[in-house]
Amino acid sequence: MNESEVVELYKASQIFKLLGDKTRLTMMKLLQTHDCCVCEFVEIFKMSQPAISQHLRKLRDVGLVKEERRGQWIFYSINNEHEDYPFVQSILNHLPEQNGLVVELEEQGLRISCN
Amino acid sequence: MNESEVVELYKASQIFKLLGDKTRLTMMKLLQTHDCCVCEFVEIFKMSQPAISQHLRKLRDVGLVKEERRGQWIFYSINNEHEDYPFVQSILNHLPEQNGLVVELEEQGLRISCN
DNA sequence: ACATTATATAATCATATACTTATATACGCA
DNA sequence: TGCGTATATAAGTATATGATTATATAATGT
Repeated sequence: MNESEVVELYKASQIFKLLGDKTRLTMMKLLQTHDCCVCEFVEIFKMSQPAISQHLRKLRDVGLVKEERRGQWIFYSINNEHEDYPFVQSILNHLPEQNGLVVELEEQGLRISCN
Repeated sequence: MNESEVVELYKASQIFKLLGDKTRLTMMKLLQTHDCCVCEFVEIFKMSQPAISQHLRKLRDVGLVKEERRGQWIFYSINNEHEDYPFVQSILNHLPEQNGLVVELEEQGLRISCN
């Protein structure tokens, strides 16, 4: 156990509360390998845009993810400066890849890319 | 990453939902090192007996803990036969020891021991 | 400037959650 | 057998959560 990955118990429970929702947990796993914008998540999860925004806000409020505007889109990514980033990564590493969801998007031509 | 510790995503989110409560998370951490009975948890958490029982039931319903009657008491312990036991352990290992809570109990003479 | 697209936020609502109180069950002991 | 202790469960309640609908804000392209 790397000392930097020891997490105060209450903070851990707050993180687990966030990850205790299948949608948010899948978002985090996806963000591990792909930055995504809101409209991509809307497609992937077949959920309304406000529902997606609200999940992202919860993740952002505790600093697990960060946002960055790119043109018309706002892309979300893992915040690797979060104090418990190593802990969260070590958890996500136990979960199976969800890249199939992104591949589907690409096949539908719905993947957003901008530079 | 040990293959045996890869956990299906929905199941992981269900486990996190359970661990997303400070009381239950602390229970799990304590059980990592000490079997405990309900009345000990009542003392440790300063919560009502039904509240404690209900938290333990949730943990037991998904098989994270098991119970065993010892005389008048029912002791709870980690269920090391749970399919995701290695995953849960690896998570708990990131949390600081909570043994101080048990030591306090012992100092008050409230620790139950029976054989 | 205006229409379109992407996103956030506010208000609302149904359901889930975590507690309380009241009660039932099970064991140990006189 | 009856009493005290330990625990579980049921019912009720307040709050939290996750969705929806409606609306506001911001960027793009004409």
